[in-house]
Amino acid sequence: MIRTRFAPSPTGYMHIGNLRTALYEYLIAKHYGGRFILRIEDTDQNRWVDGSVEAIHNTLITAGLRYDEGPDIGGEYGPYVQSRRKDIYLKYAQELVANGKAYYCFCGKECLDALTEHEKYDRRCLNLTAEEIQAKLASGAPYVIRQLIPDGETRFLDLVFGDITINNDELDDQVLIKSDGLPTYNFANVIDDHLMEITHVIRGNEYLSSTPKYNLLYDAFRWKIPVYIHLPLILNANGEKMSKRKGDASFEDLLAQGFLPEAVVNYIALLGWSPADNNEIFSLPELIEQFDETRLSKAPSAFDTRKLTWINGEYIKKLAPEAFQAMSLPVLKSAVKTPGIDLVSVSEMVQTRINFIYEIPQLVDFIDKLPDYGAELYTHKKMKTNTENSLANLKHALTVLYGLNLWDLTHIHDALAGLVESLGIKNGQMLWPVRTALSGKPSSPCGAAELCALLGKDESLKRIQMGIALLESYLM
RNA sequence: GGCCUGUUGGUCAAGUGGUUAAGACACGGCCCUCUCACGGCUGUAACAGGGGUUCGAAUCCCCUACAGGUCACCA
Repeated sequence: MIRTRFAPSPTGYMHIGNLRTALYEYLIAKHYGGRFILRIEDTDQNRWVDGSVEAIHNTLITAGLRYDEGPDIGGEYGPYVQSRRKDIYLKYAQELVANGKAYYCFCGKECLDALTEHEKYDRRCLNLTAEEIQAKLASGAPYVIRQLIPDGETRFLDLVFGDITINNDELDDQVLIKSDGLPTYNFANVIDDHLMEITHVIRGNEYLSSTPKYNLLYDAFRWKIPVYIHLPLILNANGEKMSKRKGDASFEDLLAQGFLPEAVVNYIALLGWSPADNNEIFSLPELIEQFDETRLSKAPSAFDTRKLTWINGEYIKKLAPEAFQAMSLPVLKSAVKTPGIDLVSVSEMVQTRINFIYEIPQLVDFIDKLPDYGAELYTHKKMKTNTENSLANLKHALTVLYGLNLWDLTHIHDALAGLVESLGIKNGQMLWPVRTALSGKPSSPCGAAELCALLGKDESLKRIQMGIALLESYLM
């Protein structure tokens, strides 16, 4: 059974890189029928931000990444918050001390400060006798527990980056238990991953260099080393690491900007991973099915809002009409106050024309109020229209539409088509002026006949008359 | 600075010794069309640089450059 875990610290900000890490952890677990676990790493009390556990929960759920075990839902490997596991870690550190693989260190700030910048700890406390240690412990002197790093080299295999070997000289005797009694991140991480039977450790590339430290710990305990999968970074559009400080968007920010959660998840799945075929639009179940950890890439990738925007548009377009209405109707209701407008059909018109829901109002603003527009709008080279023939054709349209008793799309359409035929003109020469008079805009979400049907007979005729008046005064 | 890692069009990316070096976004053009979109077709554009190895290198090796990560009682 594959078990993966998402282990954020509660610092209050879920950036896109974190979310993608969680996504991949979720996908790998689910692809193989395994379990996805949420664990909060709060061994640094100073960095705790209130409410961040809720924020993490909400983000994961909104993104569709339902975890199987976690702080709020429990599980058989709990607790899932490290501060509540405090007692566990000390015991394991002491076990290492008893085996000669770790030692107490009483060095305070002053003796550590004596070390120059890139110098390793000089192991002076390793020489303490058992009596000296007992005495210091009994006196209540603050201490840490350090792991004694053996000579030699440490080698590990990462599924993405391959075989990596480093010389143990590079490593300091790492602190396992801090003087406040809490474990360091690295130590707690190894203990918990082991105890929670995590099989695949999936995390950001920034942990690649510290992986040997983890393995040295697994070795000291003679525990099975998990499969490592390190993920390349996600950069912002300037090629820099994303951060809140630089104004880069978090998942929540993106949702606030109008991106759909499914679209964001879909997009970030593609940042650092590619499917075997050329498809790019995936639902979460499809991602679960197709995700393959061997197709992860090593190179960092830049977050491209334009592509996300395209994906968002794709999601909007493929929404069933009813699902789209659930989003569009509330917006339309507040954007269109004119009574009697068929908002469901407006919703349909607008669906293929937007990438964001918030773009709807500007597309339909002409319904309530005909915008002020200039006569030059009637001149369109490709439609072969100018102010003169527009005026003439508008007059014809007015007459025919005025006489139309049945005001529905079919009849309006037929009436205008008949007019085009009897006048022997091109479609656009009739339809462009009518469309223009009705919308007052260079573009509209539908054509002339649909606009007539939408606005109703009275309003349509009124707007055509206004167009005629505008052109007459312009040509005078 | 030491160590580790990375580098295919503007962006995401396929590619694992022989390809006309895919595809997507963006951008341009054409078609469809009463506008704008949608849809369809199409164009511009890439193997960081230099040495090897090989009949043959984007793919293997070395050097250089650039970028990132890491060297905490942070995670």
